[in-house]
Amino acid sequence: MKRSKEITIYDIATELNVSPSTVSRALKKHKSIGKETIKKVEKKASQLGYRPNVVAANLRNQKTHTIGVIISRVDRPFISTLIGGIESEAKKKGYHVIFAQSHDKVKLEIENANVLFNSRIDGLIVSLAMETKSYEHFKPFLDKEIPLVFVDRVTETLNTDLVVIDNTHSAYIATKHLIEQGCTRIAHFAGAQHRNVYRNRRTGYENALTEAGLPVDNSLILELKHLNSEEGYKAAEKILTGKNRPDGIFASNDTTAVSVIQCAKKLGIKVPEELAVVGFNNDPICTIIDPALSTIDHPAKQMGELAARQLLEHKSDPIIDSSSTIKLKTSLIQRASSTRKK
Amino acid sequence: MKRSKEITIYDIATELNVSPSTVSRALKKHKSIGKETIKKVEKKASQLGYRPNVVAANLRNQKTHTIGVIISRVDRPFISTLIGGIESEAKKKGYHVIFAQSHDKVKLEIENANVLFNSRIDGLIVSLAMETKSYEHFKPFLDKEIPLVFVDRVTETLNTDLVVIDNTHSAYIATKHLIEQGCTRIAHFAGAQHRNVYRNRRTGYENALTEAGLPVDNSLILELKHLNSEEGYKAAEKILTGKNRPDGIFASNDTTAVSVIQCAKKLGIKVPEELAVVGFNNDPICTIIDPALSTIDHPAKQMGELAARQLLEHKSDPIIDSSSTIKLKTSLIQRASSTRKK
DNA sequence: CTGAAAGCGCTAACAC
DNA sequence: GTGTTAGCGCTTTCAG
Repeated sequence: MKRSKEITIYDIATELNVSPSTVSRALKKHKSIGKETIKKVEKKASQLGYRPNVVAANLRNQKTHTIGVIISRVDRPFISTLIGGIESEAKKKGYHVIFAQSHDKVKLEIENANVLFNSRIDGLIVSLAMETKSYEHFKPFLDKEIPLVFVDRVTETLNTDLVVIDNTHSAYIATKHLIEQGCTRIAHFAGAQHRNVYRNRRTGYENALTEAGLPVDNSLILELKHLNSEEGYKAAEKILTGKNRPDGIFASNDTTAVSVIQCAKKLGIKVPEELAVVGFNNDPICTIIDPALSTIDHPAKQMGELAARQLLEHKSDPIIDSSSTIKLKTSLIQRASSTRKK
Repeated sequence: MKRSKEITIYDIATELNVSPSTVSRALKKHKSIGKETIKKVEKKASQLGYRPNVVAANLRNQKTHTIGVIISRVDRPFISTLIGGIESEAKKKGYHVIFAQSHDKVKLEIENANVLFNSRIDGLIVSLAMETKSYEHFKPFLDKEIPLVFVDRVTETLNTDLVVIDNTHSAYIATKHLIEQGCTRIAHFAGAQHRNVYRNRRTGYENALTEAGLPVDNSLILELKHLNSEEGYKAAEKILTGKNRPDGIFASNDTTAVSVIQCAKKLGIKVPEELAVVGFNNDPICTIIDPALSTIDHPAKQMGELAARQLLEHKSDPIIDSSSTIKLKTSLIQRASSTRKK
């Protein structure tokens, strides 16, 4: 059964007494090739067990039909859903997806960018590492005009396509909702402020307070480096056991919002009656925690699909030179954790 | 800034008045090249902005340094962790990872296998789609002796490397634990029985019952097609409202186990006092649900790393002709959902 | 220690 | 409608 030698178009050509180019064209159903010939070639090809050598074609065409994706880590609900969307869309268009994890480290992100650059991917989608503050490692892509799209955790300093949500507005509606539920002292778990997503969420939170005539109290704003559950729990403990406890919390992600609920339970603080909580992302855990967590619906899958589409269409349409930003709508999903009134 | 033309080793060679072969060797730090020359070449290369053309090297070397991964869908905790492990290990060894989702459909799995086969990946890791019952689409890999490793949802009919856990034993200890907690009527949520993982879990469950002198009651065994939360909730409702309600449930995954707890809460059945519950996987939701869900710790990341290692080492060591099975240990994680005694 | 030259397999411009 | 031919950029054998 084993075939030690790979069949090439030359083998087919020889057997059929035609030229390699004819075979090549026939295999692509080129219009200038007779139907007869096409049939003949196809038959012979499958008979000999031919498989096209994509690598050779890639070399010749200067195209790999592969896109790269650099993300923090794949085992997070938002990211895995995002990347799932990218894959679906890319496959539709005949592209492969290589992914690489930065584990939120700049060093790894740079390494990944370089490796992917050298592997001649046709485009790159990036959601930045938490740490990243400088963006030189993406310059080579711009210089060589390789399509580059940032998603969610983006930088605006680089003149590339962006796919984002309106973080400011999302945070605004989340906070406004808490206010409408009667909260007057609303705390905020903020993320690293050099990352636009977290900076904007903080802004939206402050906007809502200001609009409602509530003071922005810096002692109610905690900046968490990683926004993981340990950090979230500690922050919750701190703010819930301190004097002048808040009656509402808007957290920058669901993970820490869940920690808040768990901590409140432990401390005997009633959610939502004494403490209303809203998270961000709509991770699966939102409907598992009791009370269910109100949150902002983050359209991860759609963002992935759009990023891929943007990347591949921008690519084939060099007329669009200017960088475009796609900003997706989000909505508040109100659940028990913040529902005091009907 | 833009470079319209790519620099090749020929450009470097010309500038330096040496031959392309010397440049090629120097770039690889071949021992037969003088240190002087190597330095000169490296300097010129970076000065000209040279980047190696990996595609050309791939063609020449008949190797892509890329491995493919086919999984059901990436946005599941177990899968995303698995795939994260694969990527980490692959990167260490200088390999890229292309992933493709089957969405649990055979048709897509076949398509993915064919596409990846043609793209000349150096190896393939597969966790089978729920549906898959025939395995011809993997034959081409075997014929061409392209390393093939199955993980978790595997087939034993194909003489390839396998990375699995001991599902029978895991289910056995889970069920035994329920018995030790005093359960005498233990139900089981089984998965599709043509998938080895679910078949073995059922066997382990039955073994534990039999060993303890308890009857295997088929009315307590429900086979769920997809093991998603909707199915889980329905099954829970059915079995908890029927006559002769069970006092324990061992579910084949955490998703449905959580549904059981949620349903029990709604029905006013106390967990664990009236109904002890054990799941499988140790998904993040286990510690979010209240009471926390006892489960089997599934070493997803490690499985991914091992699968990648197995794939890449087997590859470079053709002496190992026989297919090997790596079976990982699991352990029971006991939490509140099944803790009646101390 | 270095160079010449062939070839990995495919494509497409240019002939006929 | 089909054939000839020249590469895509790299590696490596063989020769020196």
